[in-house]
Amino acid sequence: MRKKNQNTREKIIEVALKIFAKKGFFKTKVDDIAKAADLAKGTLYLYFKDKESLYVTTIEEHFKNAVNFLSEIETKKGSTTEKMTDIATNFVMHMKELKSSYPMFTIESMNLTGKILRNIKPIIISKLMQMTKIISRIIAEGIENGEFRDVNPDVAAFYFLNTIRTAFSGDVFMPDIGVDINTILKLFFDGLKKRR
Amino acid sequence: MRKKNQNTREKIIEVALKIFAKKGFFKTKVDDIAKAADLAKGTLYLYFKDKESLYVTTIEEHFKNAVNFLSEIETKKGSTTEKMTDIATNFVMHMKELKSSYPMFTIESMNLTGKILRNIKPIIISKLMQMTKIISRIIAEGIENGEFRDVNPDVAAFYFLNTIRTAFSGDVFMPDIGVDINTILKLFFDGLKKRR
Amino acid sequence: MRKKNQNTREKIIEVALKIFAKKGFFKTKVDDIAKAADLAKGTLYLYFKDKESLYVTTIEEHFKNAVNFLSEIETKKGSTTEKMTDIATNFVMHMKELKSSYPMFTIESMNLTGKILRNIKPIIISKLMQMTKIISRIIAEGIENGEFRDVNPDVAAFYFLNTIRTAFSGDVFMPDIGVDINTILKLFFDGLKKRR
Amino acid sequence: MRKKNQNTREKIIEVALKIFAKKGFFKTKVDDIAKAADLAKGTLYLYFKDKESLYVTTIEEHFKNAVNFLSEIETKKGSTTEKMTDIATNFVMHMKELKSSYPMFTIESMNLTGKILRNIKPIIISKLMQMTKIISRIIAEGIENGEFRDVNPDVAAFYFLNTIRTAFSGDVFMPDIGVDINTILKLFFDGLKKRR
DNA sequence: GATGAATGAGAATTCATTCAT
DNA sequence: TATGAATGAATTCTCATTCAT
Repeated sequence: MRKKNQNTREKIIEVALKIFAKKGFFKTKVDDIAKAADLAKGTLYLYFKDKESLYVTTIEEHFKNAVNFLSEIETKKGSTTEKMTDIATNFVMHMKELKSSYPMFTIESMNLTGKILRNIKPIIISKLMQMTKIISRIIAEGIENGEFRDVNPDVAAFYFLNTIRTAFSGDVFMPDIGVDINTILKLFFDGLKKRR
Repeated sequence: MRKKNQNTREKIIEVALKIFAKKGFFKTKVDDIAKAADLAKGTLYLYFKDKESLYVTTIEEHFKNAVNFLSEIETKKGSTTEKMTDIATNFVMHMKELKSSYPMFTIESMNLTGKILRNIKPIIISKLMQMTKIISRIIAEGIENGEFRDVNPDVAAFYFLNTIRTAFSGDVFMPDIGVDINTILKLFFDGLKKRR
Repeated sequence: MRKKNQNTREKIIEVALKIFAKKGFFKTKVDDIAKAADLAKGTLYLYFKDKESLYVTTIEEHFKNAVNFLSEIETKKGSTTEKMTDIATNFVMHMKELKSSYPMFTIESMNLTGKILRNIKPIIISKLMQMTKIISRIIAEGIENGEFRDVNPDVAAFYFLNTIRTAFSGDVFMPDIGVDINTILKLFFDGLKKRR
Repeated sequence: MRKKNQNTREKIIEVALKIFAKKGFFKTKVDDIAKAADLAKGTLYLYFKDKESLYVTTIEEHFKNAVNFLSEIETKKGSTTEKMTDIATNFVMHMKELKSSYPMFTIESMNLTGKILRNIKPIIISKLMQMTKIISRIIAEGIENGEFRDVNPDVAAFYFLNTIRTAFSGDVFMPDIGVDINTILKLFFDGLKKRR
């Protein structure tokens, strides 16, 4: 499928990401995407087998970007805490742009039945695992250099991703509470309990 | 609508909750619910105006149960940490039974457009706020009695709910990582950072 | 079917006439009639085989009343013109009460297909014929006594019924034009053309 | 909605007119129209928002034709009586082709409740008013040139339209009586009463 | 490659009718 | 007789997908 006009293909994915993120898989009509991409409906089918396949590609691309970003951060200088703060800030920013925590939320709609999400599940799991693993390495580094306690770095990494999501969804859905990324990160790093 | 045979009504809600939780709003067919409840399709419409209204009722009932449970815990004896552990354990258990973090996840599909979710959003927000507030009082109690640090109890409560969800979704979707509720709770209570 | 509780039966017909007249056959729900008659839906089916049969009975009753009224007028004293004015005035009054020219209008929805109206057609035709015939005799009387021109009395009678309907529908649907029964009757009696 | 293939659109309207006229709004199934137009059901929805909207369009088109025809007649040469006879003859002919006095009859099903006919009512009233007004001008002309008596031309025009309908419905529904357009027109022009 | 009109399977909803109580 | 909960056939409408141009 990676043929034909590469620009058109990218345009479709770009536009599809926004719309899928905003409206979800079912409420998004193929025609919505076609119109937003300034193409005829039929044209999408020259680039993607069907709606589901477009959805999957869209998610894959999005995760690819996230993984790339994480890899970059990993190799940067700075304290581990700084790196993680960087990641969190950046991810929340992206979610706000997209007005959706889209791919992360997707993980939980994954237990949907039907052909569609049966195919997506392994893809998302694998991508999420990649992300988790990079963050896990960062955390392991933090444990080694004495910044962090000696915890299971994989679990902490997964929890970290959900912490980021919490910051986003709190901000968007419960603005009255005053959730923001720094407050949440402080809870993540320092914990709720008083230290003796 | 609260008329006719109350048992039938309850049966429908019970069955609908399971199916909606499993398949989501769109993949769930009215007929699926009817069949599972051993009723004709048309019967559902004697009790609920439409599919959406059944969905909303289902979510409301579910939240009502959650709020009731929290209220019970709030008045129990025991340390604040124990209460919160109780809550987390119980919620994860329920999610596993349902094979879905359903109501919590719903908050994020809320930015869907369309009449349907426009109506649901305020309902969920309000229910989630109720839950947050109860937990917030518990946390405030913990701050007062010196168990917890002096944090914004509302934010901590919201974060706590998401922490619970993390435990569930990690267990279900990324079993290889070894996420479990106790590990996650330890991170929540103690934080990632080393104490000096 | 003329058994069971005669009062209940009559109550149903009375109520059904009003609702059918107002909303037509299709928009009228069996439940509307049941509720208006203060009965359970199922009860109607003890008195009438089905909705259609209730409809037919309703129309028959209505025509029966009309025919009775015409017969009464026929035997009264007075000029033929007076009798006809009486009829017109009375019919328009009834139509306004009912807010519908119901049975007369029905004649034209009669070419509807389907089991329902296949059965009704001959009934209405026959009832309408009865009405036409009575009026025809009145007109024949008028011809004989020199009040009216020597026209086909059947045709004039049928035209007269439609003239009455015109007065009603003009009044109701085009009030700005100023149609009223007397103006229309004058046209009916005197014609449009100038007399030489 | 006036886009896509204009021929298809016209085909649908043409076919829909016939079927709606024959069976009425409720007995007409969308699928009937689709099949008669040799199209798939879904195709109709590319051209019309819903069944009701197709119905309204159909009626509008039909009235438009009638108004056009009247306008043509209005400007023709000839006595006023001739013009009106022309109109009557032509309209009856069309009704017979359609086997329905459809649009005129519609005015009386207008007191139906429900969204559907609420929308149609003003449209029909307005179209019927247009027709009435043209005929009214013709009649006024007849009054001026001494052919007609000095009557309210609007009322006479409305009555004239109903006179035409009478000729049609008498012919179709009560063939035994011997109603025909010329007999009825003679009654309309000369009136029932003997002239002294 | 691109188009967009046409398709038709699939879903929600309605409501006349039945029947156990 | 009377009830009204339950039924399910029938109908409208949607939209992913196809295909002739």
